[in-house]
Amino acid sequence: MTQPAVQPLRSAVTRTDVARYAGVSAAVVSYVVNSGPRNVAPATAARVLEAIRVLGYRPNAAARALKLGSSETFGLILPENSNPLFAQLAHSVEEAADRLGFALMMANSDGSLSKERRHLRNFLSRQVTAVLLASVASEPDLSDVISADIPVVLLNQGQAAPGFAAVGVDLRQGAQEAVKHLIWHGHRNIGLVIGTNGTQKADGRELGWLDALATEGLRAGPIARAPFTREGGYAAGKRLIAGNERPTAVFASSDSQAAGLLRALHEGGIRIPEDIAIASFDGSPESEYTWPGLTTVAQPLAAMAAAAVEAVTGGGHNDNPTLRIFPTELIVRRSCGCG
Amino acid sequence: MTQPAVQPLRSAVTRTDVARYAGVSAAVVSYVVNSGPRNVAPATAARVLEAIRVLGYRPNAAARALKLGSSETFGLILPENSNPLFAQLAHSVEEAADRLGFALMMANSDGSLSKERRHLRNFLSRQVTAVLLASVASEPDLSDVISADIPVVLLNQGQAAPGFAAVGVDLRQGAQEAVKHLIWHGHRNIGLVIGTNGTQKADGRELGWLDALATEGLRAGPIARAPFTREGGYAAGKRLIAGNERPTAVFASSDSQAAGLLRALHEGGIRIPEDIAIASFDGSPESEYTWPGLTTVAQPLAAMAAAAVEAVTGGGHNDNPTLRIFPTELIVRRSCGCG
DNA sequence: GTGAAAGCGCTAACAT
DNA sequence: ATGTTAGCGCTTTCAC
Repeated sequence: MTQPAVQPLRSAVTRTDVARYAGVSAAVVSYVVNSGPRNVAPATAARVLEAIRVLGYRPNAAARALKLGSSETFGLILPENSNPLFAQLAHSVEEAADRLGFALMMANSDGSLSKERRHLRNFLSRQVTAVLLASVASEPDLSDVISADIPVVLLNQGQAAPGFAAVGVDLRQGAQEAVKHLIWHGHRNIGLVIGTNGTQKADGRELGWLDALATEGLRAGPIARAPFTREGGYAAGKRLIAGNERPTAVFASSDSQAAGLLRALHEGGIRIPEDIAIASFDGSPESEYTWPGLTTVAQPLAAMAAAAVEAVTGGGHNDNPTLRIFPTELIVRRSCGCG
Repeated sequence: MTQPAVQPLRSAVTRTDVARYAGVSAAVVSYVVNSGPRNVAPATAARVLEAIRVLGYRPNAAARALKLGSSETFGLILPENSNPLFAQLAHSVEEAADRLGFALMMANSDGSLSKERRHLRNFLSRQVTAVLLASVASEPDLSDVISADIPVVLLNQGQAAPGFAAVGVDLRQGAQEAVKHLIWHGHRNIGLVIGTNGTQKADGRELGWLDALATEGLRAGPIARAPFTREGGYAAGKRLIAGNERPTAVFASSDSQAAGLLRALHEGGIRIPEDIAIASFDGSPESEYTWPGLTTVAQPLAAMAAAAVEAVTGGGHNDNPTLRIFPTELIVRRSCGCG
């Protein structure tokens, strides 16, 4: 620490320093750093590169962002990054963004719409190139975004909000497949643990559950509504086993709920899958490590993240906003009675 | 979409627009927006605020960052954000940052030192105000950071790298407490599942395990070294039960490892805690939802995150870098034989 | 209490 | 192939 006490926080060495050191103009440094838009003689370029190395020059991203009107940063808003599914999604998004040289700003809405909007606004003022939003609401209010004319893509939505790109899976179809599998195991009384999406419209997973039941002429089993969390699933499980027509199988709308459900059943001395079979939704990593392992409808998060990033970088935004629906895959483990 | 095809991405309305609309100078708008450094007449301020509202003005953070030399953004580098512990940590950091009006850039090193350094450099060029680093290595190479003279704080480190602030817990002490608890249950042959930290130096948790054993005059049980993940714990568990002196209790260096261990034991038909008791480290949310619930050494992540952010904002960085060690708390559940 | 203006570091159009 | 230069939107000093 031989430096004077108060040091400007910005990196001391600027493009001008590099230019001087290399004996060229500032523009040439730009050309070299950005590999364009003009090209420079190899020898000159080499001198510049050397200067950059020696001086330890790093371009100032803030200046670049100001000039370009874009920070080459994505803003990711999640309900809750520590939820295993969203954590996985965040990881995939970070990877996809990184591959394109974008940084990722992350914020949690914690299930609050107002927090979501606050973060949205914050991101906009920070000149993020695009916003990736896993909204709390199924039809988020995006007026702020619209006025800023910034690309947005909705993550993990069964359907698009009008005028916006979205990626998601077919919740209904995936759920239906899982429930059909439970029926195939011989179950007639199949309950549902379903998350609350803050909307009047039924969740696709609830619809898929109903579809499967209807197809087989079964009547709906008991429903427990609770948050998409382990805690929610635990509470739902307690209610389900206290009810007077205990189901022999349960479909849970998230792996986290299923983990909570599992705990409730274990505590009640109920055997899985012998007494109650379980299937759930998400295909998060934890589903492989519960006991027993969860039969679950897996979402292809990495592909979805890549598509989201592509939707938002790949040229004309909002011109023809697309809804990309990805196929789910039923992963069969022991909780349903297989194996 | 009636606008021309190519629209500058930046928000159309700038401080100048606001100034014009409010009939004041640009400077006054700044004063109002930042509540300083000069004060303005209430009536004028009201006019400016009104203009801001009507025009939908949002300050351009890139310009601000350029001018100020700071983006009011923290860079957080994690080995792996979808690991439950780090996910929790990220959440706490995001919250703490948000409280101070800072945004959070997040990146994963995926256990790779070179990736860690790449992200570090990237963050620096992006003028982050500070870097919060949960390093892969126990003594990370921070020369880049040093030359940029930017505040850094090491997260989740048992000890500080010389000259840098750090927050962490006393791994050794926490582990010792957990193992003592296992001994108290009557166990004499206590195994260890320990993560690899890419260092010659023994992990504090290994030392704590040894301490507890030594105190009671017990010899070391079998050791299985594996990554700090569920997969790692699973593999370690398989090895442990295949070994010829199977322990009656195991201490795992992370909850994730314990989750994997649990699965391996369940698959082997081994009862927990009757046949093998388990205790682990971290106190992540998942520890409450395994079966049986994990007895674990909890880290106070929220407090640690707040301290990290404080260390990095609270004035003089690097002048007297502090190592803040937080106390752990043994949370007793069923996996150790309690309850 | 308010305004004018310099300049943060960079990009790219326009000179040469 | 390289140099010159005008801003990007903002903060803040200095004048009034």
